[in-house]
Amino acid sequence: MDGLEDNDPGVGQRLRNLRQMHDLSQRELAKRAGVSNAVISLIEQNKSSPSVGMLKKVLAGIPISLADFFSLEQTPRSRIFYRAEELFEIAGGDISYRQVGRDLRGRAMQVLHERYAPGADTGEALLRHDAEEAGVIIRGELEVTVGDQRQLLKEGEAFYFDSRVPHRFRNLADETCEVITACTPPSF
Amino acid sequence: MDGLEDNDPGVGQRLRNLRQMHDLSQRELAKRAGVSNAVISLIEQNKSSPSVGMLKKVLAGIPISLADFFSLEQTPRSRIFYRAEELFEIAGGDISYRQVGRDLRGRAMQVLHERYAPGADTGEALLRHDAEEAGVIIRGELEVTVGDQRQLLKEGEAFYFDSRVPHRFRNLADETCEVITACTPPSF
DNA sequence: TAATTATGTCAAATATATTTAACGTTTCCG
DNA sequence: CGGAAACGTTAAATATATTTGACATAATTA
Repeated sequence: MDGLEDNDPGVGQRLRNLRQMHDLSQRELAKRAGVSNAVISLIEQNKSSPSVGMLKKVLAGIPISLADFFSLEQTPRSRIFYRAEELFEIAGGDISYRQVGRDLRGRAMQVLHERYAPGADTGEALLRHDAEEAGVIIRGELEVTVGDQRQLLKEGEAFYFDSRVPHRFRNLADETCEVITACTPPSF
Repeated sequence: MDGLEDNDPGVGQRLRNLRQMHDLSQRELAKRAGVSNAVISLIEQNKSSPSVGMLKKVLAGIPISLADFFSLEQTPRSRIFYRAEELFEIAGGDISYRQVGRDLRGRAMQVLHERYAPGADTGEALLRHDAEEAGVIIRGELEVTVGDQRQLLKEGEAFYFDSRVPHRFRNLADETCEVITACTPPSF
């Protein structure tokens, strides 16, 4: 049998890209990783499907974690949905922020009960402010983009990030999404 | 050589956990994945380090992506997104604190998904710590006492107070109460 | 109880990954 | 211009992953 048929064709390319980004030759990387140089050549050509043990060793030489490595291939799961929803994008609005407390002066934190109507979008122009931000989805689902990471979060799931990294929220579903968020210090 | 020395010892356990979570036998999963049952047994015992091609096949039977699978082991610091079951459970008993992120070092804020069982009580001895605290009730109702003020809060209602003031939480109803809380700086 | 079916494990056979050692090419100094 | 030294690739040898087919045990059914 071949054994390569079910192989992720991107593994090799991603490894090669990563390696070159880090200005490493196959042999250099191999030495750092403590493996033979041939295996890197073969992996990059998709001529072998490395064991996770081997891949982990190799990535440690870069270094990058398995999770981060595979996150690079994370396909924007449902581009089909995006297209459909992006038609409504112009509206942009339809986000209600219900803030805990009327006056934030002197407060260290801002807590909001947010509602994203179907299609709601904080906008392409990604937000940035000097703070930390976290939230828990309590109903529906919300697409959260932070830097180059994007994730569709559902009820019970959560996020926490540095607000200085550009970010964006979108409700791609056709159910209103509710989120409890906290931000420190308050952003507006 | 062994070849297992550099193996992630968690791969097997994670696979076994996932499989059992989804109520699948080794053979059932094997059939769905289109692989032999033995390989699953061996992987779960860490007696073999699967190739990524093989692991991908196996995970497709669950199904879960490679990225998500390896995200389960990702170190907390770099995490942005959390699945519901990944929230870090801090205390059992009739109050459960499920924290967004495992390691708070370097973080300005602590966000929790809390569950108060019927009758749950943080205790007469009122809590005090040097911080600010806020929350939103998302299910059930909760009696919140802050200083000499007491209030029964219901779904959608919220609180915000200075944690230096003694405070206490009790669930007087016979339904579990869920609250999303945020605290800055983290209190434990 | 006895027969049946499902479970997880393992040994031997087979397929594949990985290493070793070589090759042709390019780059960079002498 | 030579000739090291580094590059990426590959064939054959070796180690390991994966399959096949069987075993023992536990749960289920007649």
